[in-house]
Amino acid sequence: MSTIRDVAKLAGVGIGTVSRVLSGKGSVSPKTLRKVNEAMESLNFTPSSAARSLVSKKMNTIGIWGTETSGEINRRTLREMEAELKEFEIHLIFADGELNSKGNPNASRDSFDSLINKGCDGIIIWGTDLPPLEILQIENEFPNIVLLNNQIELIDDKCFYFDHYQAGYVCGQHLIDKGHSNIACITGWLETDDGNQRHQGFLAALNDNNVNIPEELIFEGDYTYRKGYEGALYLLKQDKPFTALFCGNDQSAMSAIAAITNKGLEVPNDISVMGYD
Amino acid sequence: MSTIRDVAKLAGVGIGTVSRVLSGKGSVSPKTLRKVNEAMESLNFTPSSAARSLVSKKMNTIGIWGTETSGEINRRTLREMEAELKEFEIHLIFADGELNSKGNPNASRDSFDSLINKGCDGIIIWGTDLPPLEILQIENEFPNIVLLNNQIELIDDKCFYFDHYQAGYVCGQHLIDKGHSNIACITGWLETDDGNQRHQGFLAALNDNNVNIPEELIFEGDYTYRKGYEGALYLLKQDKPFTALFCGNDQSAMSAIAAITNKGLEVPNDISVMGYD
DNA sequence: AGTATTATTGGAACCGTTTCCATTTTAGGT
DNA sequence: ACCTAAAATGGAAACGGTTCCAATAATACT
Repeated sequence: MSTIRDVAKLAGVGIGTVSRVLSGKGSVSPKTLRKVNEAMESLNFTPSSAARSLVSKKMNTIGIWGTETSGEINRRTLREMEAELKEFEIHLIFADGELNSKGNPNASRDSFDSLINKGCDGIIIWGTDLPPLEILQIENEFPNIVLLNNQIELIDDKCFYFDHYQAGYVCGQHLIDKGHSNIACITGWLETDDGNQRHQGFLAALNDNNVNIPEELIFEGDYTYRKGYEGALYLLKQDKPFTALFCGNDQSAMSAIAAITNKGLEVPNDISVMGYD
Repeated sequence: MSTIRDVAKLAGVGIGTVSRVLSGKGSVSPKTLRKVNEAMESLNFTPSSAARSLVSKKMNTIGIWGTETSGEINRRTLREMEAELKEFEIHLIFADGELNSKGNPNASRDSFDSLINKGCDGIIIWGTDLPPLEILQIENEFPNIVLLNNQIELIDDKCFYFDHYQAGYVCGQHLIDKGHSNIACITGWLETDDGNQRHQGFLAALNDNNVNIPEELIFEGDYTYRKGYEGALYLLKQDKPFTALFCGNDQSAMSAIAAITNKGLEVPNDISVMGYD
């Protein structure tokens, strides 16, 4: 592998000049530029990223910690990250908390630390696998972190997550805007934060529009197909007609549609169904 | 961030000694060892991986190029790689050929080169997205590559792939060993190499055991559920009884079982079904 | 005690860049 | 042709480790 000095020698210039050509900063005469480029070409020169990192104190690397890196949707998110970072010549390095976890209680922390030791310029913590307290502790000694799909009040400016409350609100508002006033609902899994938030947002929209939703038309689901199906049957059995149904996620919306259809009703002619996820 | 010199000064030793402690190579007296460790501890010292890479000429990084990094199975493979490499403190860096491909015909090669420029010690090319000729060309100037799920004769020693022929053979042998002599078959997608190979292997096993399989009991599938179902119905309709059915992949095996069951037969009592994937 | 080994130690040199400044060239103005 | 401002250039120093060797300390042996 050739170095910047080899290039300089071949081109008959100083190393500073080669560096200037490399970075594009500082002035270089056209003639010199050509000579240096030719030399780099013929030597097949590639600058050492290690040497660059050493002096620039930047690794051009971002770590991703988390167990949620599989799955089609997440994979698409990853792709977008890669594409965005590509422009800055920054690469992603993965560490997976689940690895080697057998018998090692600190496995997740260890794999996280491996990213720090590697010298990552920043680290994305994806998901809620790390206890909040541990994250705060980490953030204290290594501030360059960002949370994805996770929310911790104290470092909210470093958290990126879906605003499920707002989403629920928008869904409710949309159904009302479409003219519905008798609306039913199969909630998401209310024991989870996000399930609860989207439900609260939905209710808030109804409330702000003075639309009433009777207890009987609220069915507590849990994100599963099964509960979606059961829920729709339950709602249809109540003595309260409704023209729209909001479901806490897509799975329950799909099975709700199946249930409604099986009962001989048409979607969306008889009942409009909305799912959010 | 503190350096090895800071540690040396605080511990009252030379930098060589600190380096020796760090690497565990060379002799260090117990007393000195303790002093140095304390100094490292109190300074929160972490060796710079950039500096290490510069002198060792190793980045401790392996690149993965390919578009097949999603999907549950592939993700599991990735996990295993990570786990294995963790022991050597080697990390994985991803580059995705599909990125930014709009309008840029060299996108895949560019993303590959970005791994080389990054200084990866080696690169795994996953899948068949890169033309063989291009791979050979790459291998010529950057020999540290390995192909996964891809086979190129000229560099077979760097290729890791399933031996579908052997797999098909083993499947056939197994059915025969279990006492079957009337065997039917729903092939995989014969237009693909691997589909063809597993079929040939299967036939070879029958042939080597002098087991005959009539034309009518070979149904050409294409890996889909649909063809598996159709195929099973077709085979059952023939006037050739069989006690075992080999399917070119799992999907067609599953739907074949469904078809057989729907026809009132029992699996495996009436017919044994085997799938490979 | 005196000498030969072996263990331990310090630090210069080096890895391949970037940064910075002193120096040399070139261009511009009269 | 001469002087000045601007452009172009070369290379020492620094980044933070590892390697290697000479020097010193400790131990063993006669």
